[in-house]
Amino acid sequence: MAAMTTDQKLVIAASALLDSGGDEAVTLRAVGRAVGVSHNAPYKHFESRNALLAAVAVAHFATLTDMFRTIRRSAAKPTTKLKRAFKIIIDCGHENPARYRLLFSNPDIAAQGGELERTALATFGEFAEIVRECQSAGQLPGISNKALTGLLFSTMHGLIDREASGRMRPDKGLSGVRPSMDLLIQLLSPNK
Amino acid sequence: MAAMTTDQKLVIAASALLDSGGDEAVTLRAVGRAVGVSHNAPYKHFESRNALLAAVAVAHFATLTDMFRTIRRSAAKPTTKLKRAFKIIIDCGHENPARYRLLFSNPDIAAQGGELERTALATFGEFAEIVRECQSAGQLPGISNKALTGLLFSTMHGLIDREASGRMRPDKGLSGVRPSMDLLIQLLSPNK
DNA sequence: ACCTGAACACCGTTCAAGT
DNA sequence: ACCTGAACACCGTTCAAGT
Repeated sequence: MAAMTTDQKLVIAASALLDSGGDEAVTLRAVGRAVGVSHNAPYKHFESRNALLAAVAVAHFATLTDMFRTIRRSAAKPTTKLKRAFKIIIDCGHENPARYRLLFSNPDIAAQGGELERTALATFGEFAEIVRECQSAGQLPGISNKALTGLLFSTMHGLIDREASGRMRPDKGLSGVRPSMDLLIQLLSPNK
Repeated sequence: MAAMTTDQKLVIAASALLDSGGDEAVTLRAVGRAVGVSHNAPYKHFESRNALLAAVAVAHFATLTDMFRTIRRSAAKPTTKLKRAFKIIIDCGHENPARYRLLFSNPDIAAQGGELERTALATFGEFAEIVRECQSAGQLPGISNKALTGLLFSTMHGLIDREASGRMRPDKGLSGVRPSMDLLIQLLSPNK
C-alpha cells in the first residue's frame, strides 16, 4: 500500500464506501477524507464522480472475468460450471447490493462506454463460453449461444433485482434466486 | 381540475416531473412550484419525498391492475392476453423508464410497504391469473403458477432493465425485450 | 503535475411563525 | 388545518491560487 498511486487509492476508497454505505455514501468528500486529500482532489484524476464510479466498476468486472475464466478452465461438469458462475453473481447481489447495481443496473455508469464497456463485454463473453459448453453437452437448447446467454443472464438479473427491491416476498411463491434459476434450467433442458 | 385536493395535485405534478425529467427532476421545490405552493408544503401532505414518490407508484400500480383486468376479461386467446400484458409493461419501460424503475426497481420505495405493497401485489395477482389461463390451455408448463409467474415476470424485468441500462447491445445477440420473451415462451411451451 | 480553500448553485428536511 | 420563509447540513462542481 506504499507503492499505490493516488488513482488506485481513490478507486479502492470509493469501492469500500460503496460496499459499506451504498451509492449515496460515495461522496467525493468522504472519498477524499479516506485517502487523505481534499474533497476536490479526485477531479485531478477523474472527470467526475461518475467517472470514478466507472473506474470502480471496471476493476470489479475484471475480477469477475478472472473468476469466470478460472471456472471455465476447471475440470467440473458444464452444468456445475454454470451453477458456479451463477453463484458468483448471485452472491455479489446479496453481499454487495450497491456494487451489484453499479455493475449491472446503473444507466449513468454504463453510458460512459469506453474501457468500461470493453471490460463488461469481456465478462459477458466468459459467461457465454460456459453456457456454450452446456449447449455442446446437450444440457441446454442448441439455439443461438448469445441469445440463450442473454436470456439466462437477464433472468438471473431480474430475479436478483426483484429480490433486492423487496418485491419477491415468500407469498409470491418464489423462494429465492437460486431455486428459480434451477427451475429455469430444468424447464429449458432438452433431456425431457 | 378545480375539485382536486392538494394531495392529488402534488402526486400528479410529481408524476409528470418523473416522466419528463427522471427521478432527479422530482425535487420538492419543482413539485411545489408546479402546484403553486412553497417548497415545503408537500410535508403537510406526505412524510417525505419518498412517501410522495410511493403515492405516485400506488396510482400507477392501480392503473396497471385495471389494464390487466381488462385484458383478462377480454375474449382473446390466453397467449394473446399474455403477450398484451407483456406489451404494457415493456412499453412502460421504453416510454417512461424513470416511472418503470420507480415501480419495479426502487428498493427505497418498495421498503415503504403498506398501501404500496398491497397495490403492487394486486397488480402481480392479475398478471398471475393471465399466466394461469395459459397453463390451463396447455401453452405453459403445469408447474406452480406463482413460481412460473415470478420467473416470467423476473425475466421480462431483467431484459427491460438491462436494455435500459444500455447493456443489451446488438452485438450481444439480443435484438430486444419482445423477441427474447417470445423465445422464452417458445422454449417453455410443452407442445414440443 | 498535483493539490487546496473558498465559493456557487443546488438538495431534503426542520422549525418557528403566520392565517 | 394548512402554509410560508429562513435556516441547516449536506451535495457535485468550478476556479483562482498555491507548491
